[in-house]
Amino acid sequence: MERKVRVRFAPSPTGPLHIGGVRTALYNYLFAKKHNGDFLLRIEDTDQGRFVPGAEEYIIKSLNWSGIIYNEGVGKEGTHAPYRQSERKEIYKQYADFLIKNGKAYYAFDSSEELDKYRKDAEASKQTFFYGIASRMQLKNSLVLGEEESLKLINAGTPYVIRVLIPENEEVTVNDLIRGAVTFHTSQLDDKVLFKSDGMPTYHLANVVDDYLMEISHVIRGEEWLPSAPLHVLLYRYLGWEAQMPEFAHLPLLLKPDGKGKLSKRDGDRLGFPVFPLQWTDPSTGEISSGYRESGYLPDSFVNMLAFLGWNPGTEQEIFTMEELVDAFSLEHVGKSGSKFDPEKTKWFNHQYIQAKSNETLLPFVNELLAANAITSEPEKLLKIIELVKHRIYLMPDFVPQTIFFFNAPETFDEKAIKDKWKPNSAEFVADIKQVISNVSDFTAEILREVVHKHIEANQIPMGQVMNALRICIVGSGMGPDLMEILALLGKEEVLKRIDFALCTIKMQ
RNA sequence: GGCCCGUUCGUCUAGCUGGCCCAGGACGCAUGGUUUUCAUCCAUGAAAUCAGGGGUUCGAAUCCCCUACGGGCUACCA
Repeated sequence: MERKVRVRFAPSPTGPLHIGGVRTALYNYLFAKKHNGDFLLRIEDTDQGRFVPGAEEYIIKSLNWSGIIYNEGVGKEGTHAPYRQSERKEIYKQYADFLIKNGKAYYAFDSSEELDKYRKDAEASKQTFFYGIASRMQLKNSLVLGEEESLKLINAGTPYVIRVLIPENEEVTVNDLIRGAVTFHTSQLDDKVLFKSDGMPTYHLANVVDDYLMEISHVIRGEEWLPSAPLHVLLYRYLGWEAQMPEFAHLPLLLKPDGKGKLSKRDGDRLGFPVFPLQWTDPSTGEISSGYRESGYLPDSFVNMLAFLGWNPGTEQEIFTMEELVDAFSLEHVGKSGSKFDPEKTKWFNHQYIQAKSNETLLPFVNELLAANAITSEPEKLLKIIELVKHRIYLMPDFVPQTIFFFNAPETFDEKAIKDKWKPNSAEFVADIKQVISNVSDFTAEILREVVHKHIEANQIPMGQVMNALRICIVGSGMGPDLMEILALLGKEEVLKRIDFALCTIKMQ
């Protein structure tokens, strides 16, 4: 069967896209690219009540940042436009009507209040209300009212919905690319609403119609859709599209790092890691949720990490570029069980990526970070500093504490460092070193190293102690890269100044 | 409650057609080494009786059944 691969990511703009959604988009993208197919973005905004301003824009921005680029869809109108379901409103009604005409759907007039009451009553007696085979003949719909009566009600302006007529006593099998054949009995399916009283289709109808019209070949979506997959299969059948029905793949869910349940927005706040690709400000409450980008993750590391949540290449390679992911991706290697999200490993991925980046690539980011701390620097110097510290960085903002002492002289000195490393004769050692250093004219790391080592050897003083003490004076604490490199970068004048300041300040502390 | 899906180190997972697995890799953790410090890096190690119990088989993490546990769905939400 030579069918062109066309997949879609179809979020609804009810809020920011969380990482589970990004992963779904990613798998769709990888699958499409792998098979030289199309990847489309469709916005499923059929629920007007839940529409959140800015969400659609956020989704698009997030995908762009992640490098998950769709080649057809909202904002990139192709041959199947429009791609926003609210703009395709007129399309759906005719299919609902078609189903009614063919006896596969019917009008229902029960109000939400009435249905709520049925549900409550059922719950009270520990049962579940089910609009379907067993109950539909006792309810208010065209099945019991008859066509004539129903049309009269509709013409009189009575609100109505259209529901599918689930067939009795049948088995419906969904062939899932990840789970194999999954069979449902129609007695377990209810007569889902296909068309709402506000004139909009529900997900089920819109989804099937659009996937058919847009010639989607594979539906790759979250596992939460598996229970409604038989309904979708039935719909393809009823609409006469069974031959064009896409293949299904239901992805396992992303779970909370601790405890149980699927990952939610709350977990991020609670455990201190972002659940959204980009920072998001809730338009109604003003509440801000952190994003991977703003927290200092690189997009390719973010994508690499996401790819590995539920998929593996079957080899021991873990670091993949997007191109390599495309090449290695296959649905067969997607796991069946949900994955707990691991913030620690996410950091590790980022660390790997930062180390692999060239200093030039990192430069603009570091520049921006430092600018936010009122520091400006010549690129040449900054490039050297980046080279010195980048292997110590896990998140981009780490660059600030790791580089700030190159620009700002310490004003205070880390108490713990002094307690551990500052000995009674440290001041004397440092003063001697200062003397030695001040005579160096070619202030490079190599020369300094040579001179200092020579001095230490000649005077038989403990190297560790001297270096530690000097570091405290220069950096203000016991951390940082090679001291001689730091000295060279700071320059003689600054170094001598810092030593003088440290010597009199530490004495007073 | 009903239906469906799942269950290998703390976590992500390899293991797909049974023997090469008294289970491999990675994160994290521990120890040691490198280093003038903190990190990095390197090495080593602890860590899963393959959810439990029954089968099938010469042989099962791998096949079958049951149980337990976890998850999803059960809206005029997607």
